[in-house]
Amino acid sequence: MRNKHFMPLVRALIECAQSFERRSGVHVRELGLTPAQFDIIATLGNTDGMSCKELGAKTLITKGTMTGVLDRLEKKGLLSRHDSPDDGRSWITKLTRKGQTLFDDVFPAHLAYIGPFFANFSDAELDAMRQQLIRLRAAFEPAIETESGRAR
Amino acid sequence: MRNKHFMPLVRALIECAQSFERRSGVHVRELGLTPAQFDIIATLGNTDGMSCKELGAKTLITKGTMTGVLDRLEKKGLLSRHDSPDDGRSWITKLTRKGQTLFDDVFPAHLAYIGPFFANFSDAELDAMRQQLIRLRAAFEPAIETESGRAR
DNA sequence: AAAATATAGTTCTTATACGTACTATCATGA
DNA sequence: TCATGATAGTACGTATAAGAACTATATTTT
Repeated sequence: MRNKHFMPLVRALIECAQSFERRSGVHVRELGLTPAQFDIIATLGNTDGMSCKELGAKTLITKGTMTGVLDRLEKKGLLSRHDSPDDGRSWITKLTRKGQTLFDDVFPAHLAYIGPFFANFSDAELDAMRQQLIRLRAAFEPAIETESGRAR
Repeated sequence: MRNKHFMPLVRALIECAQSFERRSGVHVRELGLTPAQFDIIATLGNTDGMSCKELGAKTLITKGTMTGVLDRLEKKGLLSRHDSPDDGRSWITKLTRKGQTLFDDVFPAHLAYIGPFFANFSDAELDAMRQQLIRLRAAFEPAIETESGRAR
């Protein structure tokens, strides 16, 4: 093994991400949504809807979990499922008017809540960290890149 | 808001952490443990045991979840709970012989599995990233530092 | 010491996370 | 076109995650 310092980094990474998600999650819950539900609302906002698969790719929610999340959002009247014109196995999921209104309300509110956390970081610093994290993430991905995008 | 580049960083952070946890989790499950169970075993390994509260602080598993995780490990015969000599409300949780043997087996195996992911990073790079993440995490922590350590 | 307050762990509820199996549909190939 | 295999989404089981309520024990206050 070439280096021995990776465990402290792993710990810092996990704790940083958990700290953010906990902090973000508290606010999202105050807005009346779970983090996963907010993720879906934020992804569907200002779009014409998308398939379950596409939602899974953009939110990192696995398909087995997706059904339940969408069910609960549908029960709340925030989204609707429509037949896909192209694929009989698939649905097009989109926000209802109520869901779009909620998006218009909570998405800016959440950004306004999160933004100040980064007040002491310059754009250059944020970009540099992002690139480092992207490089690190690539090291965790076992799949070979293909022409159709990254495998999951 | 002073900057606008924080959302891509957030995304990179979450995706990086999730990617690691997914990759790490697959291996841990192959070893017969869940990630949370592995976390407990790794924390208790080579110690004389500790309280539920101390475990919670070291692993970031909340106390409501802790009971169930410890129950399942106890049922597997990997740990045991003993009365605390100091505090009648508290338990001292420690690995059984079987648990210690498992620790001796799976902990090095997991490190050996994880280590190569970092082969292309120098120690200096890992340390630099760690410091950045620690600084970022601090920005997410709302609590005021106290003399008794960080609040949670 | 009795009362008020705080803390350690457990229990309970709701919502995920992840894997496996299953159904329906699509795509491919002989 | 019919058999095969792949894919989209669902159903299900086990284990977490987070928060609130609850029990028992400690600590502090008066």
